[in-house]
Amino acid sequence: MKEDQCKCRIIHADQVEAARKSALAGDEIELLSQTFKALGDPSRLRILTALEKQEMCVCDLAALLAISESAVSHQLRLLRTIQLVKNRRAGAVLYYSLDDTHVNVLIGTALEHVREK
Amino acid sequence: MKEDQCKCRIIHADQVEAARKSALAGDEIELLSQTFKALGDPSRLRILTALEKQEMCVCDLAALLAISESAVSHQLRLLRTIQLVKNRRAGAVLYYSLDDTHVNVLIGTALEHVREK
DNA sequence: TGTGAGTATGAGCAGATGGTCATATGTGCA
DNA sequence: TGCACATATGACCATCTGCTCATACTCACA
Repeated sequence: MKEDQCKCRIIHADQVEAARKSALAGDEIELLSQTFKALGDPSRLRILTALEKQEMCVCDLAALLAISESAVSHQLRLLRTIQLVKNRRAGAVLYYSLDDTHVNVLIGTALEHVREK
Repeated sequence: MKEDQCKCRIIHADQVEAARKSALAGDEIELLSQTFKALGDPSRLRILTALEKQEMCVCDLAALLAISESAVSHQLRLLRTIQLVKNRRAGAVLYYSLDDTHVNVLIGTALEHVREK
């Protein structure tokens, strides 16, 4: 019977074992992937690179990206939940800015990468 | 006619203009997003973190991730096209490794971020 | 030169994603 | 308080994504 034998062929059991030991926890992998996924969209990237220079409000970002304010708001909400951006209220308008400097490093490093290739 | 008037409300025209001037080019944004998108998937992240420690072949990676070798091969192909990994042939088996050190920095920085939050 | 192990590739499908539209919420001001 | 501006939210839809399955390719070796 085919089912009787493990269908996972392994060439270097020691390497697999070592990798398994040093692997990141599942929830950390999940958080990491959420973070990178947030960065993996042109609209959100353009928002974040704009916020690197200055804080901006929703409608100005919408004008900059040439998409609806609703779309920008949706994206900002996503970026806020994973704490890449934060906001400050001034009357009726909300000013968004980067939450910490990790974003700058991430984008800068990735930019180095794509420019070298 | 609605079409006659600009429906893009702008509060700070100067800020929008400044952001537009310092914005990255469209093709660079595209490359950046492709890179981050590649990192924004649990399977690919686990592959990359495994390869940080040692080069590995397809079937060992499949065993480590507990997914099919076909799925791993598909992901490696994607990672190879954006030059995040490279491979070396030894007979019939292909050993994959990280293409450069940017990946380490990216994952390390993102890990710092999620651990602080 | 078959044959099998290791890997790559293409088609196809379920689920995720990013946008629009309509609507709701919150704020300052007449 | 009523209204207009700024933003948020929910429903919905077209597209994209990541996997499986089937098949093809590549290499070492008998």
